Amino acid sequence: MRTKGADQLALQGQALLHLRSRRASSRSSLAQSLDVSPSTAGLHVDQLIAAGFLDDSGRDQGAMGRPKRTLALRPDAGWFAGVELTAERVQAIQIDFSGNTLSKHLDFLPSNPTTEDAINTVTNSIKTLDQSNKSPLLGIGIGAPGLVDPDKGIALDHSLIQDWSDVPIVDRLKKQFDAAVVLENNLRAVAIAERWFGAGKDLADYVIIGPRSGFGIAIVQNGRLTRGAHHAAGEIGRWPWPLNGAKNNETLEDYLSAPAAYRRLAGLSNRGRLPVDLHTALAGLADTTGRFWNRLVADYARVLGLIHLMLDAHTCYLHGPMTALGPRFCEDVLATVPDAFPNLKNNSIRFTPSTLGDNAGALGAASLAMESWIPAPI
Amino acid sequence: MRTKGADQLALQGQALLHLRSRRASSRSSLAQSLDVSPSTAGLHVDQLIAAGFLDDSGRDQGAMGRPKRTLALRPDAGWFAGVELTAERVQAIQIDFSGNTLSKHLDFLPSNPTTEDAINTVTNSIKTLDQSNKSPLLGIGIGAPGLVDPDKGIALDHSLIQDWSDVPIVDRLKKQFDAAVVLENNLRAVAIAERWFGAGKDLADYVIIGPRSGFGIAIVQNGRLTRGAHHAAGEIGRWPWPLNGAKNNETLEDYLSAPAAYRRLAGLSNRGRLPVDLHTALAGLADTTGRFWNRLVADYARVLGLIHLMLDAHTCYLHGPMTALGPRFCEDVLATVPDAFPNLKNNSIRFTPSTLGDNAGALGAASLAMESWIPAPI
DNA sequence: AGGAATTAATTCGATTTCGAAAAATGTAGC
DNA sequence: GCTACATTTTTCGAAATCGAATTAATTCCT
Repeated sequence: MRTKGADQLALQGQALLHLRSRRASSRSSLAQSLDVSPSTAGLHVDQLIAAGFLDDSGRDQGAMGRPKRTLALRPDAGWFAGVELTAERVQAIQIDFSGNTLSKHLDFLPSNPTTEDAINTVTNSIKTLDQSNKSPLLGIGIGAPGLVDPDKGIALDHSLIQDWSDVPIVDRLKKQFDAAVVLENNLRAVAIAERWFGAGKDLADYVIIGPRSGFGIAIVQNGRLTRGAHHAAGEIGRWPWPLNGAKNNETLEDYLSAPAAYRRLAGLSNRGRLPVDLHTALAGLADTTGRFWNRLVADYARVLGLIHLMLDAHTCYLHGPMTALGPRFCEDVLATVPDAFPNLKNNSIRFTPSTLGDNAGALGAASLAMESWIPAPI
Repeated sequence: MRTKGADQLALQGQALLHLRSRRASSRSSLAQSLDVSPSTAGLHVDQLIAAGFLDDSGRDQGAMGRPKRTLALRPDAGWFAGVELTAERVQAIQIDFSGNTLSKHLDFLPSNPTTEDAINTVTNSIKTLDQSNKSPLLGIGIGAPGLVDPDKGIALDHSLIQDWSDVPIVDRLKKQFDAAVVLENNLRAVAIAERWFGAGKDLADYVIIGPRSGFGIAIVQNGRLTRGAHHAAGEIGRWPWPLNGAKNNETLEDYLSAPAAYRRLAGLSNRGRLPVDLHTALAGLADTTGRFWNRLVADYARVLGLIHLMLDAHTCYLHGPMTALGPRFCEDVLATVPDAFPNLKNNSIRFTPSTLGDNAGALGAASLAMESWIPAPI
């Protein structure tokens, strides 16, 4: 056969993406979803089966009529690597062709890490994932902290890794691995994980609130990530705090980041010593009541209300260590919103801890690799 | 010829849109821009010429080679109506097929208007525009205040017009006119006007700040309007103000709307009498200096900084009566941003009065009609 | 003036997609 | 078992698009 055109391959990629998200699908329902004729859908499905990506052995008998030949992705067709890099650690995940998690890997960076430390650890973690699999590596997704330029594949800036500035991380990894490499900001990668594996599956407009050592949000509007003109959308951790009359250049993340929240709940000072495992430490404070808890909740309620009025998201998902505080935290925050926003009907606001765990960033990075992959020309 | 398929007509519509935005274009450059082959582009251009929408008589000789046959829209092929409705008045504009303004019309609503008042005035204003033209009316765009559902063509809610709730304004107008009707929120229509006729021509990420009797922003990200999950994105006029510790449920629009700004600059109380022509009155205060001016500027700077960190827009455009304060207002606001955001490099923020005048809403509504129009099947 | 170089537009056979009809594969009722 | 019906899948001629080659229109160079 002649080499196939780019359009056809993109269509086949779309078909595979659709099959990953929907339970059971057939040639006819695929045709409807992708807005192509039944004949075209059938043709491409046959090609994907011949290429080993799909299996149509399943049957789905509806109420009447000829049963569907249900299409299933063949998990062994290949796998994707997802890596989330932060200044502290590297989390890697391996998902198979149908999106199931195969294995995970966790590595820690040395304190005050250099750019080479970071890249080497990322490289090694992918190699570790590779050892456990026979099928081919199809793509690598990287979630990196700070500002990133996904189009150019360059990590632009992050203060907590030495010399982490204009790092051409995609090119560096392409030299090491025979696979496509995609890059995204780690919190925005979480937003993609929420789309594929979380509760935000069918949402077009949602927000990820991801307090960690800093405080940022990832915004999805019209089903697409909002990046902004300089890749810096969602950097509200740099809002002054309190919003009117901040002292000493203090910002929102000095009050609402995960370490700050821990110190406030534990009654420690700004310089108070942090526990090694912030997640567990916060979990220990989950059932707190009293002044400290209420003040933190009130601050979060204020931010949530401001975000809601600005963006009108369907749901805001809380991610990261703060989820250790349990669902009560989000419930209390929601209940407190009307205190600061009296004229706001809070029944349209949703704020809930993500059901995805600590791997959301790595999982999202892998999802991005999965999203951007298309079959190779024959 | 057989009736043409929807895809072809959409492609021809896209071609016309592209020709409206670019100066001179040829079959070959159109093929590149629309990502189709030269032969397909040529075919459709020929059809559009035959249908009377295009003219290829122009020539454009480059440095070398065969000269381009430049394509120009035929202004007489039809026209679009754009209407901006507010609780006070109805502004209508007529643009020809190539996007040039042909005529304008202004009508005032009675005080405390009803929904029927509003719809009748809109209808009459379009009929008035119609009288001055021989070519066919191709589409109508409506910019309506408050929440609107563009997909269903329903104006959902606005407090300043009696019974303005779930108004099926698109259906109402379709019964009166033989043309397609599109609906959008009026401030979001302004954002579209900025794309077609303003400085934001090539921007994918920008924000319209439109203080009027209320205070809202229109957000464009990835080249698309951000509407939110309930059509309520950008409603930051309902932010409490001051942001921490607002008294008496006061909101941002109580301080930063156009009437509020006038009162503050003029040293009047919250109930101070408003001038009939707010625009002119504000223009008279343009060269003010002193405490009142500085406080207003500081408040705007705070809002601008918060928007900037959240959305990372390339540019924020000021629209509406506040532009009467002149470019100095925006300049002063920009210069004041670092006072509240010390760690923010203000060289990446842009804030400038729109070059579009008072008709921006109507012009944007007409642009929306223009954007959504496609040739009729043959 | 004439030929080489350059860019635009068109031609035409091959490829891809469409769309309606036909075939396939089941259930429901008698 | 047989017929009617419902639904999915495949078939096949028509329509649309592509892509490489050809033709067209101009400038540059000698």
